Amino acid sequence: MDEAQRHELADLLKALGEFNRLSLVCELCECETPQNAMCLCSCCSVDSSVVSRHLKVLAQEGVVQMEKKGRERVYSLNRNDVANKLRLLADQIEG
Amino acid sequence: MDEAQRHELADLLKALGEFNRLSLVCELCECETPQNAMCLCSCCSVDSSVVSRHLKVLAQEGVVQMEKKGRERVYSLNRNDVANKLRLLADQIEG
DNA sequence: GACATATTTGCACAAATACGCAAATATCAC
DNA sequence: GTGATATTTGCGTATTTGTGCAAATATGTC
Repeated sequence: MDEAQRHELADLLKALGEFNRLSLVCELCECETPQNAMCLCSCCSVDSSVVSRHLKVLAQEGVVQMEKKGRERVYSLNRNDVANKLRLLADQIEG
Repeated sequence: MDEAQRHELADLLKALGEFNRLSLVCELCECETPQNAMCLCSCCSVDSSVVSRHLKVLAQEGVVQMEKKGRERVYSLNRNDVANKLRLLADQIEG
């Protein structure tokens, strides 16, 4: 793994490595359909602006995908992408 | 996954989600035998005190294991533990 | 248009974090 | 013991980060 890939992976892990963000991801895990921020807000007791920022970070790192839906913006997990990246790291670590 | 487990997992991901720490882990990936801090130091251009602190974080999170060896302390990856935790998260995310 | 709802953004602030340097500590070799 | 090597710790600092609040923006309904 070269330096650029390591940087990218570290950014992904950092995005997942914050409690409220991980809680958002776990919440989205349970959802079959994309959810808006207000709904996701319920899983972590922070201001909606904070949720908005966390979701932005997760979107930047490709963890979640955003879709405009009227006045809402609904988010869904990029399940395969994230899972594959985690498994790739797991494989490399296990050697 | 309950709140305590989420906290623990977030801490692990945070430990892995810093570039220099991830570099240390990747360096240890390549090593068959446990390595001391001086050797690991070469993979990330920071002070040895910084490497020491990073290794301490990784040890606290169970990523690496430390063993005293004379005046050195040698570190090795807890390969299976870390890999399994990452795969568990991957599985949950993939649903 | 007015109003409500959903989300983002600007701002300030406190806490966490990564860092380098120097000193302290530990352990080896002599 | 002295000196060399490996590591940790204390301290100061600059940066990042998570947060809440209020204002701004966007889009729906009436």
